[in-house]
Amino acid sequence: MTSGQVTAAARERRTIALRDVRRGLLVDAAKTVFKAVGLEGASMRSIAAEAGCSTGAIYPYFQGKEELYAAVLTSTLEALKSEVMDAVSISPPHEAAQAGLQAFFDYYLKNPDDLALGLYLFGGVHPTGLSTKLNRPLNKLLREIFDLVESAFVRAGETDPVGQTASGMAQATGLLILEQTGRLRLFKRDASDLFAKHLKAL
Amino acid sequence: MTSGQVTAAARERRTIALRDVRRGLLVDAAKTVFKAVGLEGASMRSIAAEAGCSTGAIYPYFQGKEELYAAVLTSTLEALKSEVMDAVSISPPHEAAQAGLQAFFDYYLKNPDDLALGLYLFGGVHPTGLSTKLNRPLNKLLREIFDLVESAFVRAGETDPVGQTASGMAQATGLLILEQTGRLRLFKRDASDLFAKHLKAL
Amino acid sequence: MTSGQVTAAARERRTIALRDVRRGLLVDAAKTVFKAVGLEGASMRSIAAEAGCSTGAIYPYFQGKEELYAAVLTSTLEALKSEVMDAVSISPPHEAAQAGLQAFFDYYLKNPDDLALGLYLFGGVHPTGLSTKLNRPLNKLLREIFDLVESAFVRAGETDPVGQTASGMAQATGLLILEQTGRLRLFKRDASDLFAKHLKAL
Amino acid sequence: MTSGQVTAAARERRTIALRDVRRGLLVDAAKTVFKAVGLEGASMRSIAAEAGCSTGAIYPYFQGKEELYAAVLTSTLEALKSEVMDAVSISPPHEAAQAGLQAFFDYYLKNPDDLALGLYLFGGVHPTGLSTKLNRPLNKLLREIFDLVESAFVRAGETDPVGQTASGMAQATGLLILEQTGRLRLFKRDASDLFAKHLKAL
DNA sequence: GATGAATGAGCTTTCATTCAT
DNA sequence: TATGAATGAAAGCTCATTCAT
Repeated sequence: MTSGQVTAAARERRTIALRDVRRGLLVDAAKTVFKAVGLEGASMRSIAAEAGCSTGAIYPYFQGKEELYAAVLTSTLEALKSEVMDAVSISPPHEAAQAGLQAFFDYYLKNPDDLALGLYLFGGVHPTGLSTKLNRPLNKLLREIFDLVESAFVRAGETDPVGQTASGMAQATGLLILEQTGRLRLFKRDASDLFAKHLKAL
Repeated sequence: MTSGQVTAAARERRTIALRDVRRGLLVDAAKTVFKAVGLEGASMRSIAAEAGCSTGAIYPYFQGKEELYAAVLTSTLEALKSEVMDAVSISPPHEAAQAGLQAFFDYYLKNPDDLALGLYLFGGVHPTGLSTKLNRPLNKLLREIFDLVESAFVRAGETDPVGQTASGMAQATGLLILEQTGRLRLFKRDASDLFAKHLKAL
Repeated sequence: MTSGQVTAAARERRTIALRDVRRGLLVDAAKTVFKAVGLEGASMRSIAAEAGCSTGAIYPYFQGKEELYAAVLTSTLEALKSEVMDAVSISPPHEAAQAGLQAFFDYYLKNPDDLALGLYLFGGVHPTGLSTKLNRPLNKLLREIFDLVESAFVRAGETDPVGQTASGMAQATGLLILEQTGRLRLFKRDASDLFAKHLKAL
Repeated sequence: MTSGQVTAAARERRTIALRDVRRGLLVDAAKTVFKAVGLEGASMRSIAAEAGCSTGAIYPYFQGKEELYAAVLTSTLEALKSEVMDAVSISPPHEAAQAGLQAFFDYYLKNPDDLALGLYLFGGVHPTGLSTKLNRPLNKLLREIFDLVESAFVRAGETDPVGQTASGMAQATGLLILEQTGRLRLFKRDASDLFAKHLKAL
């Protein structure tokens, strides 16, 4: 039976939980707006509107637009990681690595905006100061995703697991970009088919 | 012997030549600024400053920022095409295709900003109206570059020349992007080595 | 006795009241500037300066210059309507209509810039899209002013109340414009005298 | 028989004639553009384009936009004067004045843009310095037009010829403006009918 | 914490006009 | 005189961010 007292600890837990919920709502809103109009096209006002709050209400949760962008990216990478994790665990051992790469490819095929979003880091302006602090956790997350595939290759006894992983990721990334920029149409080829070929050749 | 008369035709030639020079100067200035601060970060003011003229002086030559961007992109693609053309022509027949792919890869390795620049088409917002008109000639140019490699594969008797070209381009693109976004460092692998491996496996 | 609580409703009332005050200040500032330098000569910057705020501060209240202009016009038409209303109500029945027309004439005689302002609708370019939306409420207001005079003519048993009203308004408008453009000086005649004559002849 | 010599006088005549032709072409072009997009909407570039010459080529003939505008106005007033002159001369004496007023009304009914153009003087910005110099010859021309009607009234033995003329012009102007601003539609009345009534009542 | 008004610098673009050719 | 490139100031408007309430 509880004491009926609200302990300080309980209150803090509640506060933190609420914070996380509100942060999550903002990240979702930002993701929606970023996907719709791009990183530079998204104004804090429009993100706030999407989230159903005022502009000023964003700043207690995020220092600014860039931090919001980092949070969005983190969220998409976590979704990606979860899919890759499923893929490499469920499959029979020697096919796990391929399934992992396929999961990586499929995720971005289904969520093309997520890839575009991820590349702002690359194509966009580089106010390097902030971006570095922002980049570290993203790289960590990505490293974890790569590791999932890499260790599958290791378990499968592959001679160059690192190279195979890197090469597969590169092929996926390249195909997806060519596809989404409409360059692959120049070949009248399908990204999925070409990626399947790549995997078979491994 | 000349008559000493300035003919109308001569004057027009001079005018056109001057126009082209000035256009070229503006394209160079824009390229510099775009590379330094990105497409959205570049202001017409800063491009004008780089070119040593006033903002208003840009508009007789380019309708706006997007047209300037298209001109920059065209110029880099033409440089790329020229390098690929050299590669596929000089090499002995059965190695020409590989040399073409290598030239493609090397160009962007040496000019990393050019790749970033090309991907704004992808990452940015797409005010599709203008972008379509802008995209067509760029696609044509790119198609010509792809063709150079493709026909080398054809001459070499390759069974799937289109697929080989697409796959090679994708691998190059993917590796370069992973490299330039610092993702490849996570593998402690070198883009050039990985690309060499890909070519060898063809 | 009040509870000392600030209710949500009370706060909202206050917010709305403040909004209206600020809107009003902006309309006044805009009217001042429009009268001084004309519609096209007035810059948002100068209006903001007159209102004692920054340019950006205007936009939460008015979508742009045209909306600001519409608000100014509405405000002058409301002032005009109020004067005409007084005139037609106070006078003895059979003179009410004439008093209404006289009030119309006098208003613009005393506020010549208001007439000029109203005619931008006529002389300027018509980016009809917005202007239509802007025009409707203005026409409604004007129609109400006309109605005041018209029904006075009806009450007075006039045979052609609509024609009399239209004719009187046209005479007033024409005289005021000729006066204000300095064309009436060519006749060495006074607008007021001529209008008095017109009324007498009714 | 001519001497075959080109005399200095003849050459000068030719030069002046050419000048006038070119001036006339520019005035026509300006009128077209002013009517299409308004005074402020018309750029010197667009006027030059309409006239088939370069921007710089306007300035030897006109000091600037305002002078060009004055020339356009002069040209329309001359056309108006010519029509009024025809009207007052052809008609039988006692109807001449009314015909003159009718001609004034009809001219602007057929050329609504000309009225709008004339009112920029009124509604527009007033850089009074230049406008005064510009205004004098226009007033002179207008005075001549008024005189045509006025003397017809005199010849007809009218007791107040000046007042009748002024009143008729005012009625015409007022009706035309109410018509063209769409205000007359509020009365569901036709400008022509109302003006006919006014003339009959004279 | 939330609000939303305010800032003020920033943007792209247009303009009348000048002037070397 | 004609050209048309260039100027440079201005325009309307938007933005991320701050801050009094």
